[in-house]
Amino acid sequence: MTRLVLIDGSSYLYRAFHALPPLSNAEGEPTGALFGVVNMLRATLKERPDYVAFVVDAPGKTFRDDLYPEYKANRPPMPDDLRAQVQPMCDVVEALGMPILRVPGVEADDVIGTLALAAAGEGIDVTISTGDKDFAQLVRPGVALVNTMSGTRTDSDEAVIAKFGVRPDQIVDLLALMGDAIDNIRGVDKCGPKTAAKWLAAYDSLDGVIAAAPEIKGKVGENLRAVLERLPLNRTLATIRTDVPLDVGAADLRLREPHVETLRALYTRYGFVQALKELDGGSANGVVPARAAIGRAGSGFVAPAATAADAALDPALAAPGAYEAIFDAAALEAWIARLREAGIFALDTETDSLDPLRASLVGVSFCCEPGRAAYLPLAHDYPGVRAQLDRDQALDLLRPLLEDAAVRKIGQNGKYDLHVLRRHGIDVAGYADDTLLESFVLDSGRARHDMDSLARRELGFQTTAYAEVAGKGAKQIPFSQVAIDDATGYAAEDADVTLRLHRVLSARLEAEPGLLPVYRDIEMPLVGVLARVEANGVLLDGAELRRQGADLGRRMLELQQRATGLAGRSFNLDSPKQVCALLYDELKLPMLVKTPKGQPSANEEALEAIADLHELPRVILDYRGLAKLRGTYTDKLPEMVNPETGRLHTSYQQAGAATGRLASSDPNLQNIPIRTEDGRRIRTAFVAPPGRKIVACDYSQIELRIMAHLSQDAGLVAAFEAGADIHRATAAEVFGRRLEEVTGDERRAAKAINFGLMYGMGAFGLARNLGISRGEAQDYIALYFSRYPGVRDFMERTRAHAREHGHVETVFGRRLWLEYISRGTQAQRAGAERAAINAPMQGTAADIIKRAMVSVDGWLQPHRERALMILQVHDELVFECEEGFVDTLLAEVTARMTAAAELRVPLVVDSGVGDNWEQAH
DNA sequence: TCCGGACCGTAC
DNA sequence: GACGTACGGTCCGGAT
Repeated sequence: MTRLVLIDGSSYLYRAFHALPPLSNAEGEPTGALFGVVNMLRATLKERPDYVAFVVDAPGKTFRDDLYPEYKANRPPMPDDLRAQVQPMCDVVEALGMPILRVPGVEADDVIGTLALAAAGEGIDVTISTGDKDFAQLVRPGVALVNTMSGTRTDSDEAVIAKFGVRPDQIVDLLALMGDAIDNIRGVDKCGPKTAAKWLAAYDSLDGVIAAAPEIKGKVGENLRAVLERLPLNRTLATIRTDVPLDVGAADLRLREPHVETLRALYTRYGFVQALKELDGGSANGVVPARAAIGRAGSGFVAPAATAADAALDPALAAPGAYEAIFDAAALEAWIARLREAGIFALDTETDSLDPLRASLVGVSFCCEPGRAAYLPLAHDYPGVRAQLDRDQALDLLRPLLEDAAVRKIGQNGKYDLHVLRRHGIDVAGYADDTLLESFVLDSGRARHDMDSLARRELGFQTTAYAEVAGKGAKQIPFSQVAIDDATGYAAEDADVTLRLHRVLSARLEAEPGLLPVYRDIEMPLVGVLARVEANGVLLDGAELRRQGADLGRRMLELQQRATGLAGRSFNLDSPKQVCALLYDELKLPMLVKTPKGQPSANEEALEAIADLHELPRVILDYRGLAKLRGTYTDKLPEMVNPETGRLHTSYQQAGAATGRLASSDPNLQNIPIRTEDGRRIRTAFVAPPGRKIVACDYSQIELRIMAHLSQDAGLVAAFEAGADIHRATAAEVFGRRLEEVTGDERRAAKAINFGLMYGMGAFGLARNLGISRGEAQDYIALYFSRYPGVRDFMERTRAHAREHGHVETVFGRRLWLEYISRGTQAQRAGAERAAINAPMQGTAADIIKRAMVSVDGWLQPHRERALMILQVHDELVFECEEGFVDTLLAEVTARMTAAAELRVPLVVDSGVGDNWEQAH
């Protein structure tokens, strides 16, 4: 059958631009979007269409602008980095032999719509290649959609219904209801795809919905009635025209021979290595190379490919292969030999729990060659399951390989797998690369780093979702009950994708001499350290917390009764909404603070502001404080003690915060209270066992010291070199006092300025913080900058650097990308500037303590019977230590923390020792 | 019943 | 709109 492919060029260009990292070639020309589009085109050509058109918008007004002057009025201008890629893109398209269609006065959508229907009418099989959901309205027999970026195909009413919940002919109605922010078309507020589809299911069409509008209930119903009149216009705007006059037809769009030399020149210039290889293999418009297997597993071996498009998008694609399940020792030994021979392989474990400290090993997968991977099932258990290798015996066979540091292992969040394997008796050595951390170091601040996102972004793969094999929600089954065939497809794919991702990401990292040390010298060595800290855990005095919880509960009850009395009725103190209704509507107290969304606020600041006018706000505040402690800490922490170890184990997210800080969760042990007496008491439940002590070491004012280092401000540097109380010194400087004359309030103000500056705070924020007027706050800030001009210059330099490069860096070269530094709303840009100011300081502090952790852990390993590192809280390390070893530990840790960086000012470490964490402060 | 957004509050 | 980085609790409305 004759085939026509219509490519929605603009849609791909934009999507590729935003989906891909801002790659550039050797000359620094931006190539990211181009790379995405070229891959997409190559994939399209492998389908060998007879006719093809690359359709783009022409400049000038269209009928939609006439109908609706505000059409697309909100669209920002094309970013320069994207604009620069338009001409190269057209060059490549031309050279590939594809006709480019650009019709003045007609949008690309309408050109595509018209051509599609005309061709389908002639019996031509039409495929529209686009990332734009609007085209679903054109799906019918003979007209299909593909999205080459995501690898999806929509080719029937059923497919459209599955995706959007409505038939193709209802898509325009759906779009009319939803509106389209990008095109500046306002729909029904609060009506998204789900609500729109629900209404269309009930009333069939937009006209039906309009007719039924009076009876539709709720807020959304009101919103619907508010925009009723414009909905027909929305529908017209959303309708893709299929009848515009064109002087071309399918017959004019025959795919020409590619101009290989031009392509070679273009690919070389832009550094498209895989495309070049393909060119020399002669398959640009030619034969599809055998498809490597990434897809669902069949019966132990892999099922055929999903689509050729996926393959073409995979720059790491190599020979065809298969996914194999291992059932006997001979097969396992053959794989072990292969992995050892390769010297480097990707590894992934499958378990029955997301918590690696509770998970039981269900299987292991390996891959040392793209497209060829194995899954070793060890504990699958369901009726009729095939006999598997004994888990302990299999692990014994694997141990020499996994514990051999000379064989390099690659993982995606390998800390998880290290835990699981350690708990099954294997102490992995040679854990060399982690794709999560590669991505984190390369693209912190602008990309997600989970494997699914990485695979889609870097390889053009849609990975098998966990839910696809194990189900989700109530229907989820443990991985051990997943059929081995399905498990093989999923698990082996994970290893395969990890290997492919590593090849792509490590190449990018190698090309970044500034980033490589962050990855190689800080993040990778830290993986094992964090695994050990997590595994160590901390001993919790559960009885103490339960006592505190009971006490809090009694006090909460009293406060609740007082609140009921004061309010004259009962209400839920935990509900901000009810609190607002009570205070503002019933008691008519003044509403002085609003939430970010403009609603009345019941937060601490708001209640504090009206606490002098009525007794109730204070009671609510007191209740809140206690409820927070009980709900978040005293009652929750004891529940999370691991029954196996009897201790509390947090999980550190190494790619958790964009600045490079760690994040802690399950439970979060980085936000245990300290500021109030009731809160601080919780720390008394973090205890050392008999004969041991808790030792806490923290960096003194590390971020301010880094600010002194980065700004080189003479006054600030001198203050730290003199070992001064920095807030007092600042107060003396700013208020013109001698050190000993500084009052408490002056010091407090100086402290607020010091911290505020590091967060990019302005006069407004400082005023609010100190309860002074905005003018006074502005005066303080001006005074500060006049005394510390180096700080002002540093901040201006940082902003300028961020705007120019799109990122900022730490002392150690860690990079944080700031997506909104030069685009988006004014507020977004301002937010990005504040983040730009803060990130070098917060990030450098994170680098320093990470380096210290690696160093301390290295020293600690031989002494692990006597002392353990058990917590990290951004600028603090906490240890559990035999009493007789405390002095040694303090000396060694302090020395290593102090030596973790050479700054223009000294690093100072404070420490404390006690029976519990509270005492150790 | 589950999920996610809004709001609130804890840490550094 | 106004102070950076996190996690997690409860409430509540809407989807399942």
